[in-house]
Amino acid sequence: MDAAATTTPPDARTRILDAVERLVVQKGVSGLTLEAAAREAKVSKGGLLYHFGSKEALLTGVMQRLAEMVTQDYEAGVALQPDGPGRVARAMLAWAFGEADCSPGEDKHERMAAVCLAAFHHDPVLLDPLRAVTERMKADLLADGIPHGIAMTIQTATDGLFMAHLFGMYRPTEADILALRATLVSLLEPPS
Amino acid sequence: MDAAATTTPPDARTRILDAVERLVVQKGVSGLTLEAAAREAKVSKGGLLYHFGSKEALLTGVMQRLAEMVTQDYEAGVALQPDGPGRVARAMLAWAFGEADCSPGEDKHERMAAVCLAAFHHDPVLLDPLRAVTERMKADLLADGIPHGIAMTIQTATDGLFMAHLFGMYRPTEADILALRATLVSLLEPPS
DNA sequence: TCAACTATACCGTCTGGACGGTCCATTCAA
DNA sequence: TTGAATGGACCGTCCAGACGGTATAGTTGA
Repeated sequence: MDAAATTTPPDARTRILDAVERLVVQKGVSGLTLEAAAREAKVSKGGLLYHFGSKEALLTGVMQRLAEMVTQDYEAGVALQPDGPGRVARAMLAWAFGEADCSPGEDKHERMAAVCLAAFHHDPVLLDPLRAVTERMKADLLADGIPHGIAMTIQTATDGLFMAHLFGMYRPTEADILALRATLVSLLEPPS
Repeated sequence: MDAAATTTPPDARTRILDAVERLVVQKGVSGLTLEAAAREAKVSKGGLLYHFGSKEALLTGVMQRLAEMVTQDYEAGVALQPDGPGRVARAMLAWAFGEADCSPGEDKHERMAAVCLAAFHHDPVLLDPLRAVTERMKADLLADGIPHGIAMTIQTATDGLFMAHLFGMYRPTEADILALRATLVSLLEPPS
């Protein structure tokens, strides 16, 4: 099955979805056209439209897969943390700062960002699957046994870090990130 | 001169820029076409192109004006805060949470978000003027006499709050916002 | 002072190209 | 042989930008 997993090319659906992500990362939102996606996926335009009947269906597919991936990452991340108050918060920090054990790697963040922008541009409703995941994470965080304000700080700070990366508004240095992380972690620890 | 300022309609350039913002807020990024902008500004398409030779020039104009506005708001906000460590941080919090004295009002945030998305979609480079402002603000914040990690927390948390609003990923409740604000403020105050 | 000329501001039509989506022909595996 | 999977030509729409025209104000020169 190793052979099946590595040597056989992924099925067309997957190839197309991958192609869309690659395309959006490289060429930006406006670089995503049906023809370009088909070319990138090594499928004809007709072939692509066989699997995804419209551009919207294509983006829906991408977003759905993304939401599933995020959910899995999130659950795996939480499972890695020891039980007790702040478990969810620690998992989110580990994810946001790309810690070794559950880091998604730089490009996963990048793909997420690009795909979200593309979907949002076409129709904000397409973000709904991801919205659902995010809202669940927020609810978990608020029920995490830590003060409300600290939960919100962790949530918004990690979001902000993501946004900085998304738009490249300012480039946090390594030192910036370490300092931020230390502060956020300390918010979870002090026995006061 | 009061009459001149209020009764005479704003010049065409300003009218066009305003129209673009309104359009993007109402119809989304893809609703911004030259024709639509001209219609909204009550100018012919030719007239619009007289003032802004291309769509890119139009977006550049919008972003430049936005960057100037943000700069002014920022400087005014800092001026309102008493001197001493954390001055810039307090100003940023006041701005982000829309405090009475220097609040930009809900729609200014909305216009900013929409315009940024539109510009980013056309060409990420168009965000450069705003990027410059943001980087200056970050530099000021880091030189604000507060711990590095706390400065970064304030920066990213306010950014994250803005992003939540931008994409509507989760809708922070009034209580969420108050708790967040209290926590961020307390980070600036503790005599340790 | 007035006609000729120029500059500025603006208008509306046209076109070339890109893109989403349809349609039908073709291949191939079961 | 049948239907899933794929190919690719084609069409209608939409939009950015080019272009040529118009009107008004200012300038110049005789």
